[in-house]
Amino acid sequence: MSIAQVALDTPVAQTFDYLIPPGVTLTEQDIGRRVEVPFGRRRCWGVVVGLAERSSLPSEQLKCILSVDVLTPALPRSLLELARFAAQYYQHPLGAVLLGMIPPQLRRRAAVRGPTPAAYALTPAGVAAIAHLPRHARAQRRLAERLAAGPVDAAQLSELRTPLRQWLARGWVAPLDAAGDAVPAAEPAPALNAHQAAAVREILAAAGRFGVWLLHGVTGSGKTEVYLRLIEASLAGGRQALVLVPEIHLTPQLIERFRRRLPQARLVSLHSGLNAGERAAQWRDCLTGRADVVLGTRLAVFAPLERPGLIVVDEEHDPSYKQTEGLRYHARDLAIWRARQCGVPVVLGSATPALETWLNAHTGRYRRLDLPLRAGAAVLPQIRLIDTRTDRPQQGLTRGLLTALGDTLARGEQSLVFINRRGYAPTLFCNACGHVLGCPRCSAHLVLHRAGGAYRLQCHYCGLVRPPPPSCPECGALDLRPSGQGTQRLEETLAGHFPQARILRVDRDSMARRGRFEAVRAAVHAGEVDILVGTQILAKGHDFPRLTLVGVVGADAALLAADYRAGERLFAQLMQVAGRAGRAGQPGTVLVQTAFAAHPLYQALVRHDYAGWAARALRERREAGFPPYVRQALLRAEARSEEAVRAFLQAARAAALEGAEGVMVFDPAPALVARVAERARWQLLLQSRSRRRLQAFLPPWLARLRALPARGVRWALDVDPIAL
DNA sequence: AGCACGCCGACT
DNA sequence: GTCGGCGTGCTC
Repeated sequence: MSIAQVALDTPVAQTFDYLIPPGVTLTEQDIGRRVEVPFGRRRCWGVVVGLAERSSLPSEQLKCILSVDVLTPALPRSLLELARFAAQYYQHPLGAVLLGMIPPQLRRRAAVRGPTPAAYALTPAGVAAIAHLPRHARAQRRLAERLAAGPVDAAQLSELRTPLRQWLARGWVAPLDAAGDAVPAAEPAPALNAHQAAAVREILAAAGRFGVWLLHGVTGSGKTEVYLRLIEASLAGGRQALVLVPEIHLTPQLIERFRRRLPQARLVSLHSGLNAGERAAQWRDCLTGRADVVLGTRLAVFAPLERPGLIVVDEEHDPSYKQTEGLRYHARDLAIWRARQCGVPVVLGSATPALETWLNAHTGRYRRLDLPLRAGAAVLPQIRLIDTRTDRPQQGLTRGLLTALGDTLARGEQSLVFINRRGYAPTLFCNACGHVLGCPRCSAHLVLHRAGGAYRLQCHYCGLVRPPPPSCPECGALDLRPSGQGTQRLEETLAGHFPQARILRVDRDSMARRGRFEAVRAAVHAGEVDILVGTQILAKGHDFPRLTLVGVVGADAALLAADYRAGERLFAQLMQVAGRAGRAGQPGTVLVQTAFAAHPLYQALVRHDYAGWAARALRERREAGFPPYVRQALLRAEARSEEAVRAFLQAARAAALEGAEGVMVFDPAPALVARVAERARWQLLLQSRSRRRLQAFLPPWLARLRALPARGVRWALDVDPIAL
């Protein structure tokens, strides 16, 4: 073989042929290896995806490979196949897909670093030193506390955001030999209830072969314990396990739990919160086979594993599994594809499965396993609705919710007030003329934020920040007022009602600094917080044992949203946040403020009736001809001028109408936010009852789109969009 | 994506 | 007369 086909990180959907220089031998084993090549005027790192005797180009037009990265093992063949599938399914260039799977640090240069130590432990000097840490050195004290409990593995350290490097330099901490004898004894596995045992039994009975199981269980029903048993079995068989979670903040506590239960396993976490070095190191540990269990967010679905034995997608319904730019993949769907290709079981866990998943479970494509009970003594929280038409909210809070908060406070228990709006107030408006302050660059309202004592207006789409004007820009009146509630304003109002309470706000703004979330978790666990106010960051998977009351404010907004998936998201979110209430033997209460108490969504919620709600939602989807009964692709386009985008999409539509058999082509429509940062955004929806038909239609259509005059239009195709 | 080439406005 | 704006086109 004298020609190597190399995938490069370009938007061009082809591979490039290179000559293999004399003295270099590449065999089938080297497919998947990284090579450096000359490309135009620059040098790039790419991946060998094939070898050939000859090229379709004359050899004088071919250049030579410059170097081969022999330090990094070749990417597993199965990963190359996954890349090929994703490239074809999502209509994205193979090179971009493949290089996108590699950590940024390794995308542009040769490998240099060796493997990271498996774990670190305190040295005798360290043991002496941690006794005298100053009170204010909080990060160091956290690290000390962790290390005092036993060795800490590399994955956890990166989660803890610790001053490890300094400690290594001071000789307080040393790498523990991989064979380390200081490995702690495994925490005993709790007994399974009958449903958990049945679930484990059924999946294990498949003997490691492909199958999709939907593990349908409410919060606290013990899904994680089922995962752990399956992971143990996979490890015992010498295979690796891949576990996907929807959110970065969930990885530390899960890693910790896995470490306690599987102390002999090498755990690796992969997510975008890691710095470049950490991420490259963890990725290398996957590739070299050092990792036994990989836990991560959606990007971990591309972890380079040679011998996977199990894939778990926790909270499989979560929208964060869908990537919304670049390669717009859905990690759950790719996880299923990967499991099929590797011939291993995949377990989808959720209390509120995606309707796609629920339908597949009904038609028998997936097997459903129910965990109807809460594990241990915990019972389901009681969900009640507070009718805001009779109990009128003051500053967003009803009497009913305030009373419950006061009672909970008096009992010394914790509460959570959930509102999915960050900032102080969603809008600032003129009380004289009704004008609402909008972003000058976007078709969106400016959101009022509070920074220290001062107010700022902020655009959540383009990032614009400006001080609030002294008077109305429309009529000049000096009567601008905040309207509606955000986390900051709610925090302020609650502080007014409960001056003695310790209130903590948790949203994207307050969690900006790395490691903040771990501190919040610790504070809540230590009982240093009485009332949490927060957005959906707080809704997911966290176990707060002293929390017995959850209040939900402003949920109705989602009910009125234009997006047909808004209901599905709201139901999942409310069930999830409800799951925060009352886990450890204490019954929990959930109070939802709403003006639509009779709405079927809320009625189903009160009964904890996911199945009933899902059946109804699926019926509506079928009648309306929406997913999961049809497949969609959305062409998103944006440009400086609206005319240019519309003209482009009209041309795209015209091109689509020819040969669009079985594919419905809608009219171009403005995006939900029609202008962002001075750019007009429009979209064109395509739909088909058959995934195969849509897939066959897309490549030739895209080829024609690429030939269209661009005229400053940026566009991208979103296959299986989850938000229109 | 980069990085070229390529034609039209305000500057030492 | 040049510096530089970003439109179009190519990269084995």
